[in-house]
Formats: sequence, C-alpha cells, structure tokens
Amino acid sequence: MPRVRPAHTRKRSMDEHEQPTTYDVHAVQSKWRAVWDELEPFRAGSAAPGPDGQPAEKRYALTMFPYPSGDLHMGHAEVTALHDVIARYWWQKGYDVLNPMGWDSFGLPAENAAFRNDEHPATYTYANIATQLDSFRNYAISFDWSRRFNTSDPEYYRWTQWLFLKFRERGLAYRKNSPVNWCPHDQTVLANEQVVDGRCERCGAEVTKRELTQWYFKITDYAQELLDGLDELEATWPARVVTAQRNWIGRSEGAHVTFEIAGHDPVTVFTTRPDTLYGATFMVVAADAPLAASLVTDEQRPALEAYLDEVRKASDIDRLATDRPKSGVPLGVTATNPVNGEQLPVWASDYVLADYGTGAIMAVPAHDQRDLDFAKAFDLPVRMVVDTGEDDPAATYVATTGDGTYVNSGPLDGLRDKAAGIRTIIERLEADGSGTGTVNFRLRDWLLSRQRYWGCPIPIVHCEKDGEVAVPEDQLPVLLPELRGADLKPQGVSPLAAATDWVEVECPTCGGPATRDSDTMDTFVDSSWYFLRYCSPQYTDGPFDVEAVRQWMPADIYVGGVEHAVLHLLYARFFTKVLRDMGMLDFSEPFAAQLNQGQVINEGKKMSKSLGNGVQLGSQLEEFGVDAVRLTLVFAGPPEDDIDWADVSPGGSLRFLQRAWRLSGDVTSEPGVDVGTGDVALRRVTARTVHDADELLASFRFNVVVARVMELVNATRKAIDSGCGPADPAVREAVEAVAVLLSLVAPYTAEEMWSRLGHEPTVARAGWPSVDPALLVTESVTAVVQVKGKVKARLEVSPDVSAADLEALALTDEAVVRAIEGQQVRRVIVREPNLVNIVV
RNA sequence: GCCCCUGUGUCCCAACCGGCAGAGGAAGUCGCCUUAAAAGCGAUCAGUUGCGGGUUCGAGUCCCGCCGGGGGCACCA
Repeated sequence: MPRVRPAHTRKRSMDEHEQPTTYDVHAVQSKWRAVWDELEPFRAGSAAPGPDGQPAEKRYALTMFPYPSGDLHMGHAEVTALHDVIARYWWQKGYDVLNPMGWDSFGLPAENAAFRNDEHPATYTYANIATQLDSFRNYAISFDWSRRFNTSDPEYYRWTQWLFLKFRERGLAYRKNSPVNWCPHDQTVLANEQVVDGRCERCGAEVTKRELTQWYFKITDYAQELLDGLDELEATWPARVVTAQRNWIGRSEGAHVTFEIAGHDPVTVFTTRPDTLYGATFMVVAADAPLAASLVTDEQRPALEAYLDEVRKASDIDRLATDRPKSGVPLGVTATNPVNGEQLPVWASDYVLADYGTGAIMAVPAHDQRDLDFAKAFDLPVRMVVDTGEDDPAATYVATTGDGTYVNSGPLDGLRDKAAGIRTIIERLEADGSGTGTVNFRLRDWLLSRQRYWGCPIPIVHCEKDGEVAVPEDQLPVLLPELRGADLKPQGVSPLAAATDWVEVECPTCGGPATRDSDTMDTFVDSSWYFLRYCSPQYTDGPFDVEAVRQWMPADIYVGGVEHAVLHLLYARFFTKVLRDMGMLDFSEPFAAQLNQGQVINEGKKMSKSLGNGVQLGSQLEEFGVDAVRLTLVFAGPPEDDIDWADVSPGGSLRFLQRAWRLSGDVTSEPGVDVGTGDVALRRVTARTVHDADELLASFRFNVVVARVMELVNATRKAIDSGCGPADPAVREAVEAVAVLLSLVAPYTAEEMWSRLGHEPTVARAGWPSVDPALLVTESVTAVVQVKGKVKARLEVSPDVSAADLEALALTDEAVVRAIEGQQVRRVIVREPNLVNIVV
C-alpha cells in the first residue's frame, strides 16, 4: 500500500534547522484524534455567550442518518464532508451548534444477513454501527456523539410505537383491506413510493398485487397543507425536490358529478373538465373496483369476469405502457347525464384507476385522448363541445384540449371563457344537487405494514371480543421476540406470526385470548421523527422534550440525497404537522433549508460491483489521508453536481494541503503580534478572502471557497519568498486565516498549522477571523474604456471617481483618441468607476 | 408526450445587478532539483462561452427557436 513519504529535509540544504517540507498524514491523524476525544469541542450547548452576555444563537445542522450496511463508502464521505463544512462554519461564527448523528438501523439487509449467517439481525446491525462509528470519528466529522441513538434501540422504538398509537387515536392510523403492491422476492408489501417502474425499489423484482388488510397513515388528510407548505420552502429547498413533491401530491381542481343509474345507487365521477359535460358519450368504471361488479348485469357478468382475469394477468409493467391499446367490456347498464338526461352506456376498463378519484369517469372523447382512443376501439360516439378551430376529433381521432367556443352545450353555447364555463356548470350541478366543485389529489394514504421481522412492532392486539386493542402505554415497548436464522425466512406472513409464544397474549381489555399484530412498521416511520429525538435523546417521559425541541428545531439545514425527495421528506413533514396538531410542536415545517449532494461516480458511470469500477473509501483514505479526501470532495464542484472520481485529484489536494501547512512553519512573528503594522497588500488579500468566504459559504459554494483559500495560500507564499518576508505580521494574519478556513474542510491539517503557529487547540473553535472593513475598500480600480464595445484602454482611477471626470479622462486617453479619430462620437456610456463605452 | 435543470480552455469548474471571458485545480509543455527517474518546486500554453436569431451602446449572463446531457411526472380523468 503506497504511503505518504515520511517527513524529510530539503535537498538544497542539509542543515537540520531547516523546516521539513511535508508532514506524516497518518501520524497527524492519530495525534489529533486523541486530543479531540479529550476536548470534545462539538458538544451542543458549549458555545460561549455573545459579547452582550446573551446566549449564543442556535444552529441545527442535520444530515440524513445512514443505514448500517457495512463500512462507510464514498457516498457517506461526500455527504458528511459537505455537511461538516456548514457545521464547522457555524461553530467558527460563534453559534451554538447541534450536529447529531445516529443510525437508521431497522431494515431488510440485516434480516437477510441474519438468515444467511444463522444469527440475530442485531448482531449484523450493531457490529456495522460500531465500524461506522469508528470510521466517522477517524473521518473527523464534528458530530456530537453524546446524542447518538439507533432506531432499533428499544428506548427509541418504544416512542415510535407511542406515536403510532397517538396517530391512531386521532384517526390517522387505520386498517383497510385493499389490493397492495407485493414484492414476491422480499415477501412483503411495498408503499407506492417504493415501486419504481413496476419493480421493487430495493431488489428489482417485478411487483404484483395482493389483497390484504394493512395499516395505513392517513397522510391524505394533510395533502393540501403539505402542498401549501412547499410555497415557503421554495426559496431554501432545491427546486427539484419541491417540484417532485408537488407532482407527487398532484392536486387537481374539478367537480364531482353524480349520474343516476336505474336500479342502482347513483355513481359519482371526478372530472377536471365539468364544462365538457355535454360532450360525455359514455362512462367508464375501473374494472377491478367493486363498483364494476355491483353494476354489471347478469348477462354481462361472465364477460366482465373474463376481462378481469385478463387484466390481472397483465403485470404492472405492461400496465405502465401508455401506448397499449384500450380494452374493456360494457356492463350492460346506462347512466343519466344530469345536464341533458342522455343515457350513456357504462363500460369497465383498466385504463381507469380504482384508487384515484372515485374510480369512475365520464368519457368526453372529443376532448380527452384516452377517452377518444377508447371510443375508437369500441365505435362509440364522439361529440365536439369545444370548437378550438382545429379539425373535428371525430374525424381525426386527435382530441382537442385547448380553449375555444362552446358548442352543443346548452347554456354554454357561444361562450369562450373556459373558467366561466366550468363555473357555470358547477353552479348548475350544485343547484340541482347532482354535483359539486371539488379538489382531488394524486397522493394516496401511506401503507405502513411490512411482513418482516427487523422493524418496529405494531403495538396492537387483536381480540375476538374487543377487536383491535391498543397496547397500553405502560406496556410499551412491545419488544421483538428473539428470532434468528431460519426463523426469519420470508414466508408470506411476517416471521413474527410464527413466534407463537410472542403472538399469543391476553387481551388488555377483557383478559381473554388474543393475538398480537404480527406486522412491523415501514422503516420510514422510524425516520419520520428522529430529528426531534436528537434534541433530547435520553428523554424518558415522551418521544422528545418539548422545551428542547423548541430550543433547536426547526433544523437550519438538512443535507442528504435527492433520492429522498418524495419519500422520507414528505413523511417527515407529515409527522411534523400531526405533532403540531397534537400540541407538541409550535412549527409546521421541520427543515428550514435543504442541500442535496450529487453522487460519486467513476469514469462516467455509477460505481458498482458488476462494472468493477468501485473506488474504495478506505484505500483512498489510506493513500491520501482524511483531509485530502475531504478536500477533494468539497472542491470537485458545486455540491449538488455528481463527482467523477476520474476527474478529480486527491493527490493534488494533498499537495495543496502540504503547501498550506508549510506556510505555518515559515511564520517567524509571535502570536498576538500587531497586524495593523503588516503589509497592506497581503492584508487586503486576507481580508477579501475571509469576507468573500463568508458570503460563499452562506450559499453553499464550497468549491469556490476552497479556490479562494488556494489563492490566499499562493499570495502568502509569494509574500514570504519575494515580498514582505516571513516576519511581517500580515503573513501571520494570512496563515492564521488559512488555518481557520481550512478547519472547515481539512481539520487535521488546520489543527497542525494552528499548533505550529503557537496556539492551543483547537482551531475548530478558534473563531471566524475578524475583517477590518477599511481593507475591503480598494484605493484604485481599473476602469475599462471601450470603443464600440471593444476595449481600447485601461485607466487606474479612484473608486469614487465622478462620471464626468471619468468621461473626461477617457476621452483624452491617447489610445482612445486614436481609436475614435475621424469618427463622430454619438454617445458615451459611463458606468463609474468601472467602464466607459464610446459609441461612434 | 408534458414539466424542470444544464451546456465556458484538453478535462473538472469560476465569472456580483448585463460591463475586461478566467479565480482555483487536473492534464500538457518548458525549466530547477537529481548520476538518472519519480516526487517536489517554478514558469507557461490554452477560447467563435452547444447552434441560430432577437433585445441592448454592450450578452456567457436576458428573450425566442433548435441540438446535446441530466432529472421529475406519465392511462391520475
């Protein structure tokens, strides 16, 4: 394994008093890690009061906690390196920072590993946590480890269960029987969000449907609020997360319209275009909805059943193809159009979804392509009711969806305004009780039952006499039974169901025989409130101490992967709003700002075992050291961009760090020297760098900050070698600034520099360098003189030069005079103090 | 199909409110150091800002169209 060479002396002089030119990365790492373990510089609550005696302002730096699968990898390294720049910056700025970390430690991989190795899932889980904890410490992220916990700890999941029961008391957790996504490989149900392109997000197996009774959270009650809340997050959350959530919630405005059906209950449809009601020529209900079975005539029943068999055979992947031909069967009944009394044939088809809207639609083939395709397939009538000026859809089979003049539409005829048309029809429907304006959401309730072992047990007991009974609070947590190895094999029901001793209990209400609910919760439940627990991780009287949460929340920044744009982030927002309604929180959004990091890739491709292009974090750390790897990740580009490891240079990062470190050995002035007497040119560079870094950090432009620090290092090197010399106080000021700025990214190097500059540890809490505003004002600027937009001259002028003076200076400049010679000056644009443009 | 983001030296990337296209790094080239090479140190090279049009005294930046790359939604009525 290649190692950084040990420190050696300069070749050009064998004098042993010469400064060494490199430091031993690994020796420095073990040295400072021990010092930090002693000092614990990052305890939340340890910031000094401000000069006015007031306690320091709080900052909560949150990063998505990991699942403990093996050791840390490049992805962890990147996200925590970026996150740590923010946390350490806040410490330097004097804030009191809460920067906690823990593990999202329930989940499938542990269970699979336990089955393979004939052990308990906890064995795998807690061994990996120990490994990752050690790696994080070595990686020098400024976490406050005193607050760590794991979601699989009974002290934690006790409160997950408690919250479940509170949600249930509020009617927000309920059971229903419905077709659910089923992963045949993992042998468990999946939420809609965990099905991607018809496949299991985790294992890639094709997802099928199953009819099961399952627990749901009623997130749809909060659909409107979850949507509205995005408005205030727009400024501080990545745009793609906000739009992804908006799309996912999928609000649409329209109307419920009720159609009478002779001999049946009336059927209500949802439509966004009630104004096209006169163009409805048939109705379609979802073939797999109970409604279809209840409407169908005896003559048509065999046809419907045959069709349903066909539909069920088609996988979700087939169903996702949007261009496949329309299919369906008539149900043999007709519905009455409430506005004109027309009898519309009712069909069943799989292009109508059972779980969106009411599971039934009115078909307006002239103005909806899907309905038109269906009408074409079964030769149903097409009636245009909005004349857009385009060809009649009945002839072209191209539905028109634009604005136009209403025709064949009774009271709407001749009207051109779509909004007015919609309003008119809704008013009419509401007047005669056959419909109402309404809003519909794409968002479905959150399916949370999982048929797995390694998760949070659902604290419910099923009793024949009393039905669903909540486990009393004083009996929480419902602990997992001890199962291992083959007991965990997926078998279609939760492994818990087979643990007879555990399942069979007395009913808490009547004392009679009862069974525990044997499903466990989706792990997204665990992660929907962990950020609250960090505020008071040892609290025993509730999930969190309300006062501690008031002190720290909301999180000021949440750093993590964009893959959680709609899953975790939506659920966490939902939990926050429910807890607020329970009176436990006084805010509605948990994460004030968000930063999504890109991925680390290699040679243009995602790193994977099958491609054999993986870059091991461990080997990079061994070869280049923690600081160089962190610096490389931060410097590679904007945080949200992907980093191609083939494009970056950890060796270059290490070289830079050594160069920066070397400066600290060259400084010959003493700590505390009066910098006011130092070289002004260098002082200006230092002041400008510190000032700009402040602004750049606030907008997460960490790569530019690093570039600016490199500039400062280069300028300082020059000042030492061929400028004011190593003894000048400005050199000390510059190098101290470099140490503090570098402490955000390269804490070991920064600490070593700080120590060589004669300071006590730790540089991490040294404080942000102060900047004399006078040094930010330049005494002269370069004004550019353009003739017809081309630069002809440069003038050194005072920054507060007047427009008239600058114009006069420009017009008398020799080069300018030459350039405009013989031409008519038509206009002179002056933008003092930077620019003069002469139009000829 | 619809929506969003993006395109700057060989490569990764900077460029405030429209005002000198270049901060930083990598690679290349040339030196210094070395018996030599690597490493290190120093210097240096690098352009029709994807294409076409428009607005403007002036466009990498704003507007329109196209092309390439990335992402979201997609039978959601």
